[in-house]
Amino acid sequence: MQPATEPPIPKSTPPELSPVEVEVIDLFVNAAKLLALPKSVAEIYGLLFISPEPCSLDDLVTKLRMSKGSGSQGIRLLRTMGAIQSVYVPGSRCDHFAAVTELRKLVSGYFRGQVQEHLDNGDVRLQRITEAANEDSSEFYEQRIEKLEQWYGRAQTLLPMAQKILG
Amino acid sequence: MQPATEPPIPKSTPPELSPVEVEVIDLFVNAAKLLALPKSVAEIYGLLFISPEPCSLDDLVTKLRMSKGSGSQGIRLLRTMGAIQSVYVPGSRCDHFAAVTELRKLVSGYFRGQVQEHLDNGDVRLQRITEAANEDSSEFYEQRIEKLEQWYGRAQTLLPMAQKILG
DNA sequence: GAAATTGTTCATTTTGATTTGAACAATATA
DNA sequence: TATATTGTTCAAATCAAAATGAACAATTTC
Repeated sequence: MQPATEPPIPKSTPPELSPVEVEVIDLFVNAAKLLALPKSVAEIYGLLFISPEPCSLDDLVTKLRMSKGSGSQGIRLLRTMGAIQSVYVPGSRCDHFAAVTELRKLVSGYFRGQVQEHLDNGDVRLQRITEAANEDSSEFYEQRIEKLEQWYGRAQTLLPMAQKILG
Repeated sequence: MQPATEPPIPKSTPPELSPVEVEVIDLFVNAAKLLALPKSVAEIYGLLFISPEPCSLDDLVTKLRMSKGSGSQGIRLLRTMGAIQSVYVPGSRCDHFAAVTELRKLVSGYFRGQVQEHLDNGDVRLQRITEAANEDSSEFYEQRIEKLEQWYGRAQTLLPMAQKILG
């Protein structure tokens, strides 16, 4: 039984996510797996996507029952990827955020944040592989290196094309 | 000092990876991060990619210093994705494998294995979201749902295109 | 049939990424 | 100036995905 000394403290309305919010967030959380992004980031974006009004950091972490630290870091990532933007809310001291929903912006932001770096290293890597193969050269190695260069070229072709289609 | 009872057991040549092998495997391990695939899978594919001769499970796990379990599972995944294929080696009892290097096959295999499922669920998800939104309808929700449908359509357009370009 | 080889499965362990939460800085309010 | 609010940082805890390794089944060789 409850000790009498422990009073029931409802504090304030426990902020439940609505069914729509849950479904939409779930959609983004699943997509995040494919994109190799943290779940918290997907939750934040999902909630913002389906929120008619901009949300503050505090709104987000309260509704999502997430630590302030995760919220802060998630917002930072989403901002650097250009997936959310700050919105001025008159009379409020704290920052508010809204989802960016133009597919082109989302794709190019993700690309810049997560893909670009890997492609940029491509040159350097191919260089290193070529050098290592020179020590110990063979017809076969040359073919494989050519294959890698071919792939690299294809990627360079495809990605700008994707930008166009999505933009 | 060494106890005399412990004899030095060189067993057999400790199989070192050559510099080329290391560089190539490293390339694939890095790419795997982006594709959300396990490191062991990338290691196996990388080694096969740069091996002139087909390798057995035992070859792979020995060279990569990896458990037999990981090797077995990695091979299974790569096979179901169509990224490697069995090769008959006369006189050998065990299976041997070689990397498939046609970009088109690799992409469509990855796609079937890792992406398709998410897209297929798209319909169902959109349905559920729409239903949840009907409980609690608004202009804003309708706009958002339309946006999701738009994205879904774009994905359906882009992906077959990618296949073409890469094939 | 016994022993060796090959490969799979799966309960446990490990690893590395993510999340937490408390300390802190910065700013606004009173 | 003291207090409250807002947001960041980072060491430590947590957690899920991946790797291990031992047990097992299925072959094959002797």
